[in-house]
Amino acid sequence: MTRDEKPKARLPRGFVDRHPADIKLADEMIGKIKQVYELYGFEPVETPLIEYTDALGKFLPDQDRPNEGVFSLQDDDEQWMSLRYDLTAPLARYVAENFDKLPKPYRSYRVGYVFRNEKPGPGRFRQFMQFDADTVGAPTVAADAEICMMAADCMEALGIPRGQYVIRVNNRKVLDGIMEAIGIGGDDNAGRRLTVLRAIDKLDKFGPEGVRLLLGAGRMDESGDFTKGAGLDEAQIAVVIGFVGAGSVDADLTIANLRPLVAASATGTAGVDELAEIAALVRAAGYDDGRVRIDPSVVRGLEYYTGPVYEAELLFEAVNDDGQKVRFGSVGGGGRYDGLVSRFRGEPVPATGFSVGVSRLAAALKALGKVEAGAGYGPVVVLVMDKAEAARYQAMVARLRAAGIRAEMYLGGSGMKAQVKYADKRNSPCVIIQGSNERDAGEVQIKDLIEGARLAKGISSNEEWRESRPAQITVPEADLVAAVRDILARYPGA
RNA sequence: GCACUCGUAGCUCAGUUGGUUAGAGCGUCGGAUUGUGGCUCCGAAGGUCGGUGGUUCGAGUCCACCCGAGUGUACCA
Repeated sequence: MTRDEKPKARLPRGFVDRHPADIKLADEMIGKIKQVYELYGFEPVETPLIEYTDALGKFLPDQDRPNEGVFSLQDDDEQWMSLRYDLTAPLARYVAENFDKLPKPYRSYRVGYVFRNEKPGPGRFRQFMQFDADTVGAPTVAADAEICMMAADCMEALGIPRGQYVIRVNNRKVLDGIMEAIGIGGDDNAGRRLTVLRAIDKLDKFGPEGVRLLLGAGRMDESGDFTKGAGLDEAQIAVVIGFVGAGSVDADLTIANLRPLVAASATGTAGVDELAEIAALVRAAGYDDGRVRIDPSVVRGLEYYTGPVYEAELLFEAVNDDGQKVRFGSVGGGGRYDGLVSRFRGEPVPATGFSVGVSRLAAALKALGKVEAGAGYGPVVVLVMDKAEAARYQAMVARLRAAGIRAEMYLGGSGMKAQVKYADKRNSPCVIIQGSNERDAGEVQIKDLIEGARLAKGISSNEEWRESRPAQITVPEADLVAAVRDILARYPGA
């Protein structure tokens, strides 16, 4: 098969290019989150994008092939490697590999891209950025409580006002207890429990009625596609629905509601005890004012969590480009994963952590108007009026740069009009003009493009526009730097 | 994966019951303006009508299959 056609310049599905404004926003967000994590005593570590697939634990069950959800490739020695799909599994590998060197508990944070090979959707990409903090080797729920409070601090550091977000906390042991209570504990009901958990997880999407359908016979979606339910009977459904609705703004009340529901289950009771302990720690620190809340409907990650689970949710709605209301929902989450490091080692290694979805949060912050969308000003552009004088223009650029002013000489091949347009597109604050007239007089002209654009609104005739040369000054060449500095001073950030 | 909807210029879209050479607006580039962003005017570039096959004297239009996209749903470590 030959490839005589030109390749199409196109982005792979589910991936995005980032523009200067996006990069600036993400960098600022990362800086703010980093400050919070460091304030709490976490330290950075970086692991590669690729791990051996078995270290990630993503081989298909009973097969010698990686899970389809991860991007995988085979090394020249036939070993399977995969792009990381989260930052937790690589951390577990890192900790297990460096166990003796690391202080325990080990408090670490990591930021970077992760990859998921699944169908992209609005706000869902195959490459996105996460920013995690984890505590490894801390068995008590004090570590979990701390991470919840730190998550709340992150939200506020990012400019999300108190009351417009909530960190919701639940415990997998309580969920397990409920399963036991309705008689679907035990190995032979594992599949059914999964269906029930998934149904609970859909509460914010479908509401209580939708969950009720999914717990029973099943649910038909808008396109007519049918989702098979868990097949619970009315009594079982009532217990689950009651459990999901047991949450209250008052943590004591929530816990009192939960206790009788799992009274018959030792696991469930242990889970409620843990929630009570977290609630007490949260209250002692003053975070029980709506920032951190016990909520039985949080399910979160169906596989490796073993205890407390948490989710950061945005509570406000925004309007997207098409005028539709959008709820951002979950922008981060985490929980306790006591089994993940011990997978590599004989001994148990408790761990808990939290992950911020930077990419999704960035979209939310834009909608909230918390960040300006612009990419800022461009450099000062020195126009090339006379190609033979390039050295002279380059010398001006050097003077500006030596003074700490971002500047460049126009390097294209077009005429003056195109050069000014170029500077305009770069959002340059001003351009430097020196033709033969100015050169002979030992002068330069400086055109303030921002002020010029403002003045242009009052000019309608082409002659006037050209003759008046709005916002343009002439200064001795020796005063170039000082004059540019004066103009830049008018525009903060230029 | 399943279901529904949709593919015409870079973007948004027209295109008559199937009928000559497939159009418009916006954007891009050039000119009017030897050396000035905007406005205005003039001009140009840009399309295998998603692909393949079929029906027909004739297909952007009708049919089949394929590919791609969007939305919902499933999965989501």
